[in-house]
Amino acid sequence: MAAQPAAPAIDPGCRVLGLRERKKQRTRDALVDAAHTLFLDRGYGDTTVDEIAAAVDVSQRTFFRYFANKEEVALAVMADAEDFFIDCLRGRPAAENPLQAMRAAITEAWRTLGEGRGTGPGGVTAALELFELIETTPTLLAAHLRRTTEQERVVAGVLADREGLDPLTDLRPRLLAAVFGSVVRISHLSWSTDGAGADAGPDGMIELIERHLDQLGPALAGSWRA
Amino acid sequence: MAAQPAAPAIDPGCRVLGLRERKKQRTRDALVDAAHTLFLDRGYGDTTVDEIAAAVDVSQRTFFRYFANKEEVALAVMADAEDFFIDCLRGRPAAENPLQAMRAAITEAWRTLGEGRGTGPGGVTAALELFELIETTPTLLAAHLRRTTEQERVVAGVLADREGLDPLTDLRPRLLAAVFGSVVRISHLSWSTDGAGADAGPDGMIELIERHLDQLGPALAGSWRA
DNA sequence: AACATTATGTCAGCGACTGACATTAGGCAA
DNA sequence: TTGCCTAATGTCAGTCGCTGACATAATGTT
Repeated sequence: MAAQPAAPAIDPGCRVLGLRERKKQRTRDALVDAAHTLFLDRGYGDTTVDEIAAAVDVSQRTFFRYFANKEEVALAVMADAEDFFIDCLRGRPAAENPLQAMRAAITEAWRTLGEGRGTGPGGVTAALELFELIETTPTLLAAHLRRTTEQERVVAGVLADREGLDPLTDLRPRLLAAVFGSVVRISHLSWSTDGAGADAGPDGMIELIERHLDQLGPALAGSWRA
Repeated sequence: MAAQPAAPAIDPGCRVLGLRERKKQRTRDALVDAAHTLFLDRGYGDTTVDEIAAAVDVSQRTFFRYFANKEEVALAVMADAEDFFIDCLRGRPAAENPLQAMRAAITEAWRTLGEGRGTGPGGVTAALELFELIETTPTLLAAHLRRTTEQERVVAGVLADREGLDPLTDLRPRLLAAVFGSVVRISHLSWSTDGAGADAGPDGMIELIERHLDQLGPALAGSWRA
């Protein structure tokens, strides 16, 4: 408890990952990749878990040891991206106010994720296809919204931490998290359905989010007749 | 095609509903009721569709002719309430600005729904139990969020209509609808989890929503340090 | 009373998911 | 290397949500 269990002179942890872990990571990635391809090809509902598993040469049972359900494999990359956003948010300097920090964090996240992998899995073009798939697949949309909502709770916690507030007493953290979540979702929608005059890169996404954030005030203002 | 098919002198439509329709309505209500009871008793996941159908003495196949899936029967009353809210919103005078209209509509909806049926199905106590069930059941929460999101699109359309805007060009209708949806959802959460200092009646719910709406400005404000 | 319509029941089947148990393979020590 | 422990995988059987196809019964109409 006091000290770490005696470690060999050459820390085995320095070998980034054991063969076992690396193999697991590989099959997991392969599953996500195969699923992604199949879903985009013949649609989510018309793709069976057996087919995904077969594509990676793995039993169905193994698939369900990696993913709790069929939706999870489809939303895996989204989930990772959201986790990354939260990391970015945690890293923002305390000097920024809440809204500034959120804005900066999401810009940072999109910029980073967009770097180097414009195409290919996890890339921006793949993201666009994924958004459309989610939006047009009721089951996926439902699961995605749930995930998003869970993340908002985490975000609210981070915000409350930054400001030294009790998230149960003060309503602002949860509210800002939820409102920001809505803005991001609507932006994703605009990005995938109508081009909305934005270019297809991460910069286009960032611009869209900024545009929507800028409209928050006007939308909540008393009258819309300018 | 040009005129309605010749109708008897005494309009048959005046008989509110034929025997057939009444019967259908009764079994539908019975299914919702039985499902509600079973879900609250042994939980959503541990209740099978067969059990619900059996409780109403109907085949499983018939159940699925009334509801597309297991979630739908659980969320039926919520769906009706949301539809009613939209009706209220449509009925608000054009003089009110968008936010005012939304505020007034939801107050009106809760007041009306709360009248007369404090207990019993569709009543306020039942609503509280339902909120908790939804919030603690991942599958239900996902389905509920999806429903809610669909409704937001409708609400945005109504708002755009009121103001004579194109909902594709102007971002404000969708934004306000989404933000309002978030406020309502968070209020529901507060209402069911922590009492949040509100009483259990519809008035308590209304008060909670008002409190959250009042905090929207502060939450979006630059600094939270007052 | 005969007919058209529509709700319901029955049956067979697919696909998502789970628990239990056997088997294999990676990590580690003697 | 050998052998053991543990963790990953495969196999199997079974439950449950859900659907299409067809038969039957109830209802409404002429």
